[in-house]
Amino acid sequence: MSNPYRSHTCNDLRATHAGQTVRLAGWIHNKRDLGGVLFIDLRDHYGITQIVIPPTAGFQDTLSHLPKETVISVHGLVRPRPEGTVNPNISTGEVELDVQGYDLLGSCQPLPMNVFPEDHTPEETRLKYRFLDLRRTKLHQTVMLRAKVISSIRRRMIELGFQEFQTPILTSSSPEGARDFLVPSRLYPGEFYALPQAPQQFKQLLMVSGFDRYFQIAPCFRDEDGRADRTPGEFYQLDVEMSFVTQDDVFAAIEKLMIPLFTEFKAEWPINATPEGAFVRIPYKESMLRFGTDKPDMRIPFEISDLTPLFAKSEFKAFAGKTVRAFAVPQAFDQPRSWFDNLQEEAKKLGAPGLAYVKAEAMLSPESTGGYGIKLSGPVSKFLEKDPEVYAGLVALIAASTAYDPANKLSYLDRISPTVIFFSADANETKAAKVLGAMRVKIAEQLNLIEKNVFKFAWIVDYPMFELHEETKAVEFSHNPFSMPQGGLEALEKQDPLTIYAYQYDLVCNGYEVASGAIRNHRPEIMYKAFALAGHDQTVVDTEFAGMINAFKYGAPPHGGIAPGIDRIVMLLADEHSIREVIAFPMAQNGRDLLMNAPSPVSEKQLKEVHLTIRKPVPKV
RNA sequence: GGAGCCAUAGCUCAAUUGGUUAGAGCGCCUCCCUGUCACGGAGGAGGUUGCGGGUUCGAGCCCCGUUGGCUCCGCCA
Repeated sequence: MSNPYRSHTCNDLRATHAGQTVRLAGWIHNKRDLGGVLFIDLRDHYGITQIVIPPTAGFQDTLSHLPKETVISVHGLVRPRPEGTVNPNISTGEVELDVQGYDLLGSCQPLPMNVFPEDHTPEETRLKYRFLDLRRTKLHQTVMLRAKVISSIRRRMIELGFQEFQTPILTSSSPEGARDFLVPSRLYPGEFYALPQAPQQFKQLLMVSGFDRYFQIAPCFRDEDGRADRTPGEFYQLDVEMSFVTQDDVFAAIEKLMIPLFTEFKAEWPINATPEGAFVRIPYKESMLRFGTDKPDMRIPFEISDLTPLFAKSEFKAFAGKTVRAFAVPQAFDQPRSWFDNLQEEAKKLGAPGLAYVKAEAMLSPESTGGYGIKLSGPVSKFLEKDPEVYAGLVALIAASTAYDPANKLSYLDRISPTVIFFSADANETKAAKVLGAMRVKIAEQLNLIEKNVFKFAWIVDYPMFELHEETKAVEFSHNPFSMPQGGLEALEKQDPLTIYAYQYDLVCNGYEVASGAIRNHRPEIMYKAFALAGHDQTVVDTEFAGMINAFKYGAPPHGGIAPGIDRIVMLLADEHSIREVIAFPMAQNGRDLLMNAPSPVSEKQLKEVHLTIRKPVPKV
């Protein structure tokens, strides 16, 4: 009846247990052999207990030679630690176990990495021996945090009136979006299932079926390459869909989830929500201008300004007639030349011709305008000084970017602190914006200007419904083809497609896209029209989205939803910068599982069963 | 598909411009030590410098290729 391995966990014993005979089981965390007495820290999931093996015990020498991470079970007498030897760092530190006997439950070979102490270890080793890495306190607790976050999300979603559903894992390939993972069919030679990129169509069908409020912690599969914040292959979404809602209703529901959730796990980090509990909303176009990205990190204290009009007729050929964006960073003023050179290289890697900058500081200029002015220096300063209009524009930018209190009657000169203005110019507006957006983050990281211990959320709204294909110049969907265009059918019929916005939105936090969603297009006639504008006729919709468009013809409610990324939420709450730190068994960046050796070849028999022959790529000569 | 960075003992790192026998800490092994908790002390084993080629009197260091990992671009409706 009693458990053969343990009567208590390694976090149970307190002074009140003194005198009891107990049994503990766990890993040998650390050993201290003092010659006479032997101390072993025994560790399990719950904690650490010090066990003591006296010299009189016949097995002391054997235990002393068991390597770290051996699994043992010990029994003995709980006793208070002698005066002055209490360890306040562990919760069981008032007591120790006087061991009377032990069982060896799992022996341990020489370790490829230390579990304790938690030395820095290359990620390759950590991924290959993930089961050891997961024993270490840091990762063990992150994985526990993830478990608690998911549990909290489930509880909160149910409290908010949502129901959890399952949807198929083996489904059909969808022509839009990322590359699919395919699963060959045994019963239907030459046909394939696809793993879902998201349960998108299923959750919409659940709304058509009248279920009203759906959620699921859903695995999503996309055959795309990894990044620091994106796993290759698979990830988890909190998939959400609601009927009879507007965009505002979806926002309100998610705000009611996210703010309490983030507060539960990081109470000490402020969240930039209104007193009513709403996140700021930023239109997509505005975000691209102010931050050069649609996932702005608003912890960075400087923003981008548009200087295009200033240079419209400039003689400075590098800027003239192009989209010119700029930001000022006072903290960069004292950086060495090599630092600026390095930034140039970074900008070039992003496809920019370079990164123009000019140093600016206040000066007394008795000769010219009114006794003060801005002195410019640096590689392009002479081009910028020449044009009075450009010069005035830069002065305005500097004044605006320099922190000062307007009520304080400081002189103009005092308000201007030395600063550096960085420029990006490109004939392509998007490219000019994106390059400077990337440099904004890079510079803020390098100069340590990103505000710490804070969550800055924003809704990015009003995504364009359509955009021009870069090469063909054809109109195509810019995001989700299932989104409802703002203005409905009338907008599609009368407006220039490129001016139509979609009810499509992202939630961003600290520079990460944490959720993406839309109010869906549930009206077949609007769907056909939207696809027609993107160059697809009705048969394309009817064949490729047959299940959904068909359902919409039998009474579909207006509906919309969103899908927050679970991995990224945990990443933010764990204050980690690599998504692999919040996943128990992540793949390496190249999509390989170093622990399980996936992907791996399969037998000829297995291939035959699913009617496949392998066509290997021809090696390059 | 492309670019950059990294690879030295089981692990973390060192090794001046290319120059003697490639070092240290942790871990491991042996021994000493009865109150430690990152215990302490003495000694020892452990290396084809990821792999293949090249330059050189001489390569851990320079060059080319390759493998693996990371970061980024493309990709991510």
